[in-house]
Amino acid sequence: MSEPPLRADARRNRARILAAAAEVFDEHGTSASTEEVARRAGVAVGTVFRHFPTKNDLLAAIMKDLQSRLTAEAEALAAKDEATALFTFFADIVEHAASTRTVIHLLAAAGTNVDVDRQLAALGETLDALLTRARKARTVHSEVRLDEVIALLTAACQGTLAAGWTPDLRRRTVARLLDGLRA
Amino acid sequence: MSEPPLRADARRNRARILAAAAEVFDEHGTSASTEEVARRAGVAVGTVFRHFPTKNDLLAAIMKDLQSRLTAEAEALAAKDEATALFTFFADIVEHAASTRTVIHLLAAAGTNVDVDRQLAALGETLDALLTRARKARTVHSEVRLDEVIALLTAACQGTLAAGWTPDLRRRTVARLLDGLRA
DNA sequence: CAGGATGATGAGTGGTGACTCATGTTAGGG
DNA sequence: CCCTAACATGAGTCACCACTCATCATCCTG
Repeated sequence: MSEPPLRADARRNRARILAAAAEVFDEHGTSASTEEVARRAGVAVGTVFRHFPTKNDLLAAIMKDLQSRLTAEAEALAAKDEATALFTFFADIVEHAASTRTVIHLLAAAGTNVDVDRQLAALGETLDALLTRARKARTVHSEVRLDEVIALLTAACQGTLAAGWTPDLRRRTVARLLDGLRA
Repeated sequence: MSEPPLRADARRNRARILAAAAEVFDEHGTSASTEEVARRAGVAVGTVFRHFPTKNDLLAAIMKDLQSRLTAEAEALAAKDEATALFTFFADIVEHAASTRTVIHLLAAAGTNVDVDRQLAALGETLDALLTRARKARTVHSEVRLDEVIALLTAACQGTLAAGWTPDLRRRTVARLLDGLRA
């Protein structure tokens, strides 16, 4: 099950590759080449493929990291104010998506990628928790279901990046969207 | 300005290519290969490139067609019921997008493609007309602006395809979305 | 600090897709 | 019916990209 520990240089390179990949994919989308990731990490292509056998494995690793950060943020928000956490979290993710294409890939790749599906399920649970609390606080429309929230979130993230919304338009649009969810 | 008329066989092939391209791009998205379009049209690749010098030119031709059909539909709806035409049109386009990826490309390619931008502007005018009528009928929230409507529409279309919403989820999600727009 | 194991390298492979062009084919005016 | 301009053909070019592997470098353990 557990692999022998990595050599010091290998551990360093793995970290560099992950950091470089996060940057590159955020800037150019997931279609950016592995070569570009290697260049940014100051490493040869072969090294990237030694650590991540396929490009998809590299993506999955980044997604996992992103998902952890998002879950942590959701819990912090819920601790502050249960009634509005769902709405704040929603708006935050969209803001996040505006600058990092990786979020969109995480949300959009449902069904196309086993690894990503697992991350999505985890994010779904996080949203479910926020939705339940919002329902108890009666701040959300009583008939709104989890899949609708995820659908709207995906849609907003897709839109903000694909159509290049301005910050102002993004905020107004998300406000309209959340209006549809409120009690 | 005006080119000499096409030969009979050239006219026939042009029509076949357009029909095949519409099918192929709807099924596999705009990343489908020109070779696939040629195969489906029963024509050699060279012929496709003779009629449409770049793949983008081919896409633009299809978009123009799509945009005309959508505009016609919008006017038909407005003639029936000015108060609800905006909402019905919105839902119709999303339903359309669920089966034909071309709609998404039309909406999403804003800013990336001059030809497509012209089609989008035309569609924007159509939506503006519907929005104005809905405002007069007071069926839409008074502060909703055109760019928000376009943004929400883009988002819904992106979402329905990218995330593979079921028909049921699609209808519920669009309903929530329209709730945010109503007076 | 020697030597084997682990890791890094980057030219190479195979595959795909947009676009070209020399060659062959046809429409349709005279 | 013939001839030529317009058109069709499809193998070939070029560029890109995911992924491999023989060779070389580095770590680290005894």
